[in-house]
Amino acid sequence: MSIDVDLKEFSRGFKTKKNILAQSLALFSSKGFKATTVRDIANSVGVKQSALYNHFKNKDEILETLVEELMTSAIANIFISKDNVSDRLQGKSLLLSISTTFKLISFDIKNEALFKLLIQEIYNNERVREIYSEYFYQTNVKKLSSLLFEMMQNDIIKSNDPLILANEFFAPLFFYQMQISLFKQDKKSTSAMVSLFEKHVDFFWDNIKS
Amino acid sequence: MSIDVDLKEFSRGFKTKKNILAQSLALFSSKGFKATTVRDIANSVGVKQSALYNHFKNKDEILETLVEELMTSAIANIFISKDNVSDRLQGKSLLLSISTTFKLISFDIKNEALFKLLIQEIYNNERVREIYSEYFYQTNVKKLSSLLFEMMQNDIIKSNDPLILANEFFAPLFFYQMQISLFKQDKKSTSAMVSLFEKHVDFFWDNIKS
DNA sequence: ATATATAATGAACATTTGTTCATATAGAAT
DNA sequence: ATTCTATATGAACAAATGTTCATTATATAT
Repeated sequence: MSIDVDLKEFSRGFKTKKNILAQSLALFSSKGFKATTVRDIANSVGVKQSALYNHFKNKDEILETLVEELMTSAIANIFISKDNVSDRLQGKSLLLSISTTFKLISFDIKNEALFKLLIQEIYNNERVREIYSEYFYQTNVKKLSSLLFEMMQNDIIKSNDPLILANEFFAPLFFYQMQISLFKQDKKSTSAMVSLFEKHVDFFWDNIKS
Repeated sequence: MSIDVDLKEFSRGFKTKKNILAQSLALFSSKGFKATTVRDIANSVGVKQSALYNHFKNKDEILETLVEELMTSAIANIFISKDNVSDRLQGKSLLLSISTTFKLISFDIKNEALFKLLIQEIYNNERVREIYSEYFYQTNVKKLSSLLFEMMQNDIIKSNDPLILANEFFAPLFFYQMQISLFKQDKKSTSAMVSLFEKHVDFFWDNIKS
């Protein structure tokens, strides 16, 4: 067996394809999909428009590819990211870990772009809504619900509807993430937002602990 | 003095102008501004495209007019709406009143359209961001903060950072409003969402009451 | 009833936009 | 070095889009 597998990842074509996606994400997230032209994309990539069609069937397929990336993005896998969450940690530490992960994601450039894409296309694109609902919302709420339910069984927290609690926990995190992206859009300072993630956990934990 | 003031509100032109705005709001909020064509608008209004230009300088001016409507919309004036809020009521009743107003707004058709317009244009339109930040966010958060601060003075609730509390109170309301608009988009049932507004107040009040 | 101001129409326009395709070029395999 | 495949280019296209304007129709005031 020889080792010279012709890995596509190093081919010229693969590099431009990756570049097209990166530049498109940047453009779609800042101007919106409809307002971005294929000429915009080509210019950003440093290539003529016709070259794009060697890598994607059309403009829509570029969006579709990016939209599918949402599934593998950070928020969709917030419970998988890092080793800590939901394994070793318990109680408040667990919640703090989730919140901190959320905070880091909110300040991550790539993720910020995906988030803005999500928000801007969620009403126009059914697939985006599907992914948001299934992978962003439901997965995380269900997972947290069951963790909270466990804590109730172990008398670590007060008895309550776990689904309501999970919503109450995530809503501010989502809200803060949105606020951060809006502040950045206007180049406002986001330093005051940093502490909000921990303060939320403090507030939340005080309410649910037994 | 005669009474036959020529009220513009009853003129033919005023009616179509109002209609153009109504149809444009419906279209912008469902397809997005950029994806809506002047032919779309004209068709919805039941008029030829050229007629639009008797009432608005161009397509942008239609959007601008709608955007300014955001300021006089319900969320921007949540504390003014109804007689109850912040006047007679105190403590939990006050919070419940705000939350209920928010719920009613979330289910109001006109407001839902404005909300969707806001969300879709907030990253592209600086004026939208300005209005959101000033009239939606800051006004309400400051007002609630000061009300909460009063409650702290009167030992009705525990001492805490009023700004944090205001954020924690509004974030889930905003989140639920967004969820409702998304559910409606997919024609999913929103009946389960109704109770969330009250449950949020229960949860929140339990945490802050002394 | 006639004149006047207001609003709607039809047709056209210059741009912009997404896409195609024949041709040229570069990189990899032989 | 030559062949072959993958990628990039240039030019062109049809369709869509925002806007204009001369003309016609409609309502209101005289």
